[in-house]
Order: sequence, then structure tokens, then C-alpha cells
Amino acid sequence: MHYLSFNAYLNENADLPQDTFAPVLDRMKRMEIKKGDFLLRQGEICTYSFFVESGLLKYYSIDEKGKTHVLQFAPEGWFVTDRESSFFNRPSSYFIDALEDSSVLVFNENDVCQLTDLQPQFGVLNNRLLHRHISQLQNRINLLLSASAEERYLEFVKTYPDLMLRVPQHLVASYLGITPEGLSRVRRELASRNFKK
Amino acid sequence: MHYLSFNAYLNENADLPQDTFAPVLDRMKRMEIKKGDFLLRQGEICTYSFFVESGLLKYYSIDEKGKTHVLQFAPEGWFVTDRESSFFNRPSSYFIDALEDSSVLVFNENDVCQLTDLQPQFGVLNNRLLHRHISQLQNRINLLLSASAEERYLEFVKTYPDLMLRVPQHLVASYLGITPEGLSRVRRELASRNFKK
DNA sequence: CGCCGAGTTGAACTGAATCAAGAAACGTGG
DNA sequence: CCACGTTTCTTGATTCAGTTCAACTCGGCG
Repeated sequence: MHYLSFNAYLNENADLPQDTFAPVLDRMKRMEIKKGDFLLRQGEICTYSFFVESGLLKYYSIDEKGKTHVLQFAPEGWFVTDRESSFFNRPSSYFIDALEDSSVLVFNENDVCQLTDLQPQFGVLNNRLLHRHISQLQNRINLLLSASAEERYLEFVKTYPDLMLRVPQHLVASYLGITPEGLSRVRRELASRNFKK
Repeated sequence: MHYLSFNAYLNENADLPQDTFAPVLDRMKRMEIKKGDFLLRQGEICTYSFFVESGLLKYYSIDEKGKTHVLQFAPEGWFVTDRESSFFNRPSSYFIDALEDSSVLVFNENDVCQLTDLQPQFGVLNNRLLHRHISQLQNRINLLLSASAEERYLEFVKTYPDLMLRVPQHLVASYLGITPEGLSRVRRELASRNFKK
């Protein structure tokens, strides 16, 4: 089973003395949620950030025709939140729910400030996260603008090989901006091409 | 003619004592660039952020087939930079050039640090910019995933009414992820529908 | 003038969506 | 452990939004 404690994450990703945050972390809220449980619904104001220690979340919208569009998958070691909603205090247009039973750490603004006061390095980490997020979104836009369904799928598999195995295929399709049937065909086509070779 | 000094921008957008930054600002590089001039090319590492005081820049990629894909337009009052490249020191996949003769302020990391030291409020502003950028990118992804060419066009017109008038139509098409011919038809269709009503 | 880039239009084409049906895999309760 | 319903995935037939290609118009500008 996949698991990554926030502490382990910090030791890997921030340049910090070991266990700096232990005191704060101990007081922080950890939630165990079941497959299908919601952490955020359209219309609510998002007041938390979530760090996934184990399990898998999805962050998505539902349009007027009832179709869902996945903006992000968050397996262990990832953060999710609607930054627009939480930062600007606007009602969110998005949902967050669990694709698998999951264990998440819940941050509110206050926690973040406390952690930053405690260790400026945490602010640095936070800044890096914002920048990583921007690169990611930007590359995805570029891909949506320039690549075919097949190219986008190949890119997805290359970038998130593990997710392909854990996420239902129709949700990957939604992430890629194609229909489930479309993705199924793309895969068949690729398989047969690889076979012939 | 459109013009917005950085000073005026700060007075509007940051909660600061008037002219706090004057000393730093005076030492900062201001560039006057001509239509068609480049500020960043694919393969270079982006070491600057640009604030547009007047004119109009575009931020875009060129794919293997030679097609350009516009990620962002930057008229006066906007920042542009490749945050992935500048933050992570990676060669950029993008270009920045001028659609109109423009006047831009050039920031490097050092300037940003100095300004932040001088006034922590500048750090706050910077943070707000990052969050705004993320919301923007996220909403655009959502739109690309869920909306038709026509819907994306209407959204663009609503969000950037002025840009529609200043940017050549084929570049708007590129921003929307459709062909110039496609956009032309969408507009004709809309015009005829409005006329009939 | 004559050229050139920008925009438009038409006709043919195509990648991907839709609709409909069936097969496989999965989990839950009896 | 089986039986059942539900969800996931696949496949085929058809349709459609948007592309491609090519020709033509228009306005600016040397």
C-alpha cells in the first residue's frame, strides 16, 4: 500500500533540520476519508489545503450538461486545494472527493502561517509549490492547445505511469479532454501498432 | 495611447505608502522595444520578469509542425515571464515578443528581493500575483476541457474585450485553440444569429 | 501602383463525439 | 462462495464540429 507521511515528505523536499515541525504537526488535523467522500463542493468556499498521505483524491468540475472534467489527481505526496477560492474567498466552482480510501492532512491559513513563522524554509517550500503548480498548468494548456488525443494520452502515461493503473480509465479520459470511448480507441490503436511492429 | 506606470500600478494594487519604491524603481531597467522584438526565445533560460507599462506582448510556443500557440497576451499593467524556466533554471519552451511597440520594466531575482526587503507588502503582492496566475490557468484548462470553440470565444470576448480589438484575429484563434478559419466562421455564425433576432 | 499579410468563404475531409449495445470486472450481501 | 447489480470498458455505426486546402477580397503601405 502507498503511504507518504508529511514528515517524510518534508525531509525529502525541504531543506530543514529533521522533524522541525513535529510539535505543530502533532496538533494538526488528520482526516481518514472513505472512497466517495467529499472534501469540497461547488459553491462552498475552500478554506483548507489538503496533503495526501495515502490514497487518491480527484479535483474536478461538473458542467451544465452534467459532465465531469478532472483538473487534477492527487495521490500520496500531493497537495490539493482550490487556490482561487481559498485565496480570494470566492465560492469554488470545483469538487474534491476521494477515489480511494485516503488519509489527508488538513491545513488552514493559520497552520501555514504558524509553520512559516516556525521555519522560514516552509515559506520557501510553499513558494516552490506555487511555482511547480504554475509550470504544470501551463504545460497542460500548451498540450491541450497543440496535441492530439493520442499525443496527450502518451504524455499522460509518461508523466504519471502509476496513475494510469489506479485511476478508472474514463476519468483519465476526462482529464485528457476526450470521451471514454475515445480513449478506449486510442489505446486499441496504439496496442495494435505496437503489436505489428 | 494606453499607458500604466509601475508606480501607478502599485498604488492601485498594493496597500503601500505612496511612492515607497521610487528609489529602487529609478535604478531599474526600463526597455523600449519595437513590434516584433523578442524578450525570450525557446531554449534560453528566462532570467527576467517583465512588467508592461505600455504596448502589448505575447507569450507563446511553436510546435514541431511550426504552429504557434499563444499562452498569454500581456497588455499594459500585466506581468509576463516563464516561471518554470526562471524559477527552476530550466531552458524555456516558450517565446515572448512584442505585438506592438512597448515599454517594459525588467525585473531580475535580485530586484524582487530588494523590493521585498524594502517593503514586505511587495512580497504579499507577489504572492497575490502567483495565486491570480494559478486561478487564471486553471479556469482556462477547465474551459478547454468543457467548452466548444464558440463558447471559448464568447468567454474570451467577455474577459478581454479590449484585446479582441488590438490582437490580430488569427492569434486570438491560436489562444483559443482553434484555426483562424474556425474563428472566422464562429464569428460569422454569431453575427448572423444576432442579426436575425 | 503592385505587393503582402489578414480575414473570409467554400468544399472536401477527418478526428473525435455520440448513441446504442454488449462483455468483462467488481463488490456486496445473502 | 455464488448471485446480483453496478460500474467500467469495448466495439460498431453514425454524426458533427472543426480542420485543411485553395481561392478570393480587402486594406495598408512601400
